Amino acid sequence: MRHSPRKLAAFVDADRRKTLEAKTRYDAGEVETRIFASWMDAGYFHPDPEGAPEDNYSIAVPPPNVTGSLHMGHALNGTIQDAMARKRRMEGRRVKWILGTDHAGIATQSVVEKKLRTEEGTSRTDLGREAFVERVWEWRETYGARIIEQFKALGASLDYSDERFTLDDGYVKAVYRVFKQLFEKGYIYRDNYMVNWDPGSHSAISDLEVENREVTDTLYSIDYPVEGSDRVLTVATVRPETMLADTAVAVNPDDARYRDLVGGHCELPLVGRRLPIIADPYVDPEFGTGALKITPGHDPNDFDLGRKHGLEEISAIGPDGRIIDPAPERFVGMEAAAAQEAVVAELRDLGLISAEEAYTHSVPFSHRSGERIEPLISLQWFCAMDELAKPAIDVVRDDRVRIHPDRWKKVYLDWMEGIRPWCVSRQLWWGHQLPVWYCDACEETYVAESEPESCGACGGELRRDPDVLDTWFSSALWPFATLGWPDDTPELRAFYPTDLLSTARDIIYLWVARMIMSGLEFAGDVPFHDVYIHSVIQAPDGRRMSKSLGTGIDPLDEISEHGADALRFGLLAMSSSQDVRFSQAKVEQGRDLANKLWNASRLILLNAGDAEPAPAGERVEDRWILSRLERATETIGDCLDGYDFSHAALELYRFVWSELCDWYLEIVKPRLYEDDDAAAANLLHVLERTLALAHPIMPFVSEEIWSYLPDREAQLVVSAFPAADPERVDEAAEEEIGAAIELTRSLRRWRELADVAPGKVLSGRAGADPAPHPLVGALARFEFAAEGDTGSEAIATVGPIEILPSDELDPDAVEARLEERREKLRSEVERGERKLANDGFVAKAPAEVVEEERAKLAAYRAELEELSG
RNA sequence: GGGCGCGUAGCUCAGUGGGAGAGCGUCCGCCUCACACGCGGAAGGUCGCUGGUUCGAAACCAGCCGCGCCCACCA
Repeated sequence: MRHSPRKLAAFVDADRRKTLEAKTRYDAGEVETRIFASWMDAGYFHPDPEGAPEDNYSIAVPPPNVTGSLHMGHALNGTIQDAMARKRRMEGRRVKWILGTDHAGIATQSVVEKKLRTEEGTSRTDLGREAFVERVWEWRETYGARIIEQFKALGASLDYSDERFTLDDGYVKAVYRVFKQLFEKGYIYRDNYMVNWDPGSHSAISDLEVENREVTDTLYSIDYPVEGSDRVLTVATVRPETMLADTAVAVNPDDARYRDLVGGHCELPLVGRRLPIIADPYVDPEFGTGALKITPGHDPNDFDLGRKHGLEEISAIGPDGRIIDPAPERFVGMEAAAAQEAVVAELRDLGLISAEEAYTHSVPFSHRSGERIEPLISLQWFCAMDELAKPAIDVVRDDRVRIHPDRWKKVYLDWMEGIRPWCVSRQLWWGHQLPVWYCDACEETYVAESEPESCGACGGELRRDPDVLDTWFSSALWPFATLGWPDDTPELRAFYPTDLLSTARDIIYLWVARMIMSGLEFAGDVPFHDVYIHSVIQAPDGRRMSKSLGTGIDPLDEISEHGADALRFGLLAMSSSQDVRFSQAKVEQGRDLANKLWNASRLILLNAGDAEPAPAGERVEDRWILSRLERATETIGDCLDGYDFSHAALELYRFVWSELCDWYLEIVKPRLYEDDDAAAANLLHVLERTLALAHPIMPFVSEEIWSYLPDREAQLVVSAFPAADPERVDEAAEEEIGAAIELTRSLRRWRELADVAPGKVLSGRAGADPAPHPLVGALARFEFAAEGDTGSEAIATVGPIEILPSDELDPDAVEARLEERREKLRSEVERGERKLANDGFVAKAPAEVVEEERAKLAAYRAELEELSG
């Protein structure tokens, strides 16, 4: 800096001044670790549990899996929640952002099993249950905290001093209490029912953990001989091996082809079983032959049909995917795929396969293991959902729980209204083992929160159910179990219901819906007032971001390269709709903004002298920036409150970059150099407010700069977020400076087009009315002729300014510039005339619009007149 | 089969009834004493297609085309 420095600012000591002078670039890496440590040391993120919920603010973080590490979705959601938590904290609420992790049953068990297999060549069955679970706990101790450290790198203001885990003692207590109460209400029951069997994890899974994929199979047509006739019923199937468990053939009751056969029987080839021929409207007579083989043991639809018609349920395929006993002995023990080949071969030999064709259809696969689901009948625990769903539907319907964006409300309601029983038992070892004991002697069942001594009925020995609960059963209790429920804790009283749940759309059913149901049933209130469904960040090419596709981008790489503030800004700025592509450019924009703030602050702080921050509207430009700051304050505050994060971020950028730096700093700089205290005070005030506005989005850089400001009572993280105050808008100042900015732009453009050499000053004469603002001269590098100079003829006008002839102007360039302007004016005049000649427009458009159009036309005509004359 | 989202400048996206915008990229000019992660200027778009409503449509309505996602029991 070449201008002579002012006296040392009272609030910047010599060392810090050197830092400011030396660092022309903001160094995020150095700042972020230091600042985060200062927040942690001060304990700002742990609120005492005081007061009523409405005075507090709480968010329960969607608990990451202990297998997890931070991915882009976590980074976005973490940023969103943190922005809200920080804003509310700055508004004076006691903010608790509840931290914890999820044991993630199948996912974690799979990871540890894989580790055992690859590193030790052993398996969970080798170890046995107790030892295996011990190993999973060890694994969790080693790797479970990784993602929490990563949240810190992002700047997340979670309550790190109070971390929960879904398998902690207190949490387990909550899970057992809920299970027992649901059992006692009769909602939880045990039943032999069709389930989605996942051969990969050797467990039943819920409907929601199934994903359908398009698969091309062979569709076999098989002839079943009709008893007492030489006719056959031809049925079609992509899984011929399931015929071994067929117990009927169904046709449509209105199907004339088969009406006479209904009530009769046909013979199941290879097995010899007599199959009743039944009629049901479910059968589509248009599809295939109109005859449908019914396999209640291995097809969900057939299962329903079977129960409806009281058909026999036969299982021919076991949980290990092999053919089992009731099937003919020669098939028993075969893998299903091998059995399929064998069955087809035998049928072919018998001449019973009448057609084979390729058939593409959707097939269920396990979301977790990726293996094809084997539908089979199994003895499992279920939870009836209808009664639980009713109040959960009501609270969303009447907005006691608001879902944003609101289109997800319909998605939620549609699903809830068609809700089906939930299979809650899993044949795993890692999780909450069912609190269920059986007496083998008298077949009594006990559900209890702690293990009963012996059978109350016969005194016999009890055997605990080996299954564990679906991981989502415990997740469903997250907002209150983390606060100490079922005990009546101060935390529960202070922070339940929570305020916000921010999450991804793919777990609206799995998690959000179940939390609402369980919150209402057990904690006596909604679990949260607002649900925000955030964007899904796709890879830059529009594909899914995933490790296996190689399309993943690691948020930690972005943080180490550009800073957490940059990533936070970028993610918020890009997250405008349901799906958005990751934009490296937005992250860089965030990095640039942090740097811009840093450098603007250097300019201000190094030249502010002893000034104290104060909104000193001494000159019109000072009042202008205060007014513009007020607009930004309103917009950013409203956007954040309305969960419109991309506009909040982009508005911050626009205000800081365009208005504060490009215009106000350039305007006020000369005064700053001349030790103008009013200018310095105003700048400090604007800077202070701007940092506070930025803090929820970019907490690190704002906190760092804040530390250089005078008279701070506290760190920014616990200082006030600016409240909007429409009184601070100054329309007159906005108009005056707005006009000066427009004029400056026109002059700069004119210079450029008229080919005025850089560094040369253009000169001209100011018209009297309206007089150009004095600032224009400096901003546009334009020199106004002396008062008395009326001698030369103007060669052009730019607004109220007459350009005078000068050696600096290339005459050809000037003429080209003038002709371009005339051309523009002619088209504008033509457009205005055409519009005003339209009677419909003049008659029906609002008077103001018509008047505006007339005024514009008049102005364009006048300028054209002048330039042509 | 039903539903949702998206289709606007080379790229990523704003813009919900009155003259097409931003960031990045490109081109021109600048190391101007906060910042080259910078400053000034410019070029660049029949707003997916076809109809309709309206004085006026990128925006509202209908239909189509394309991309993505969700739900659904047609063997």
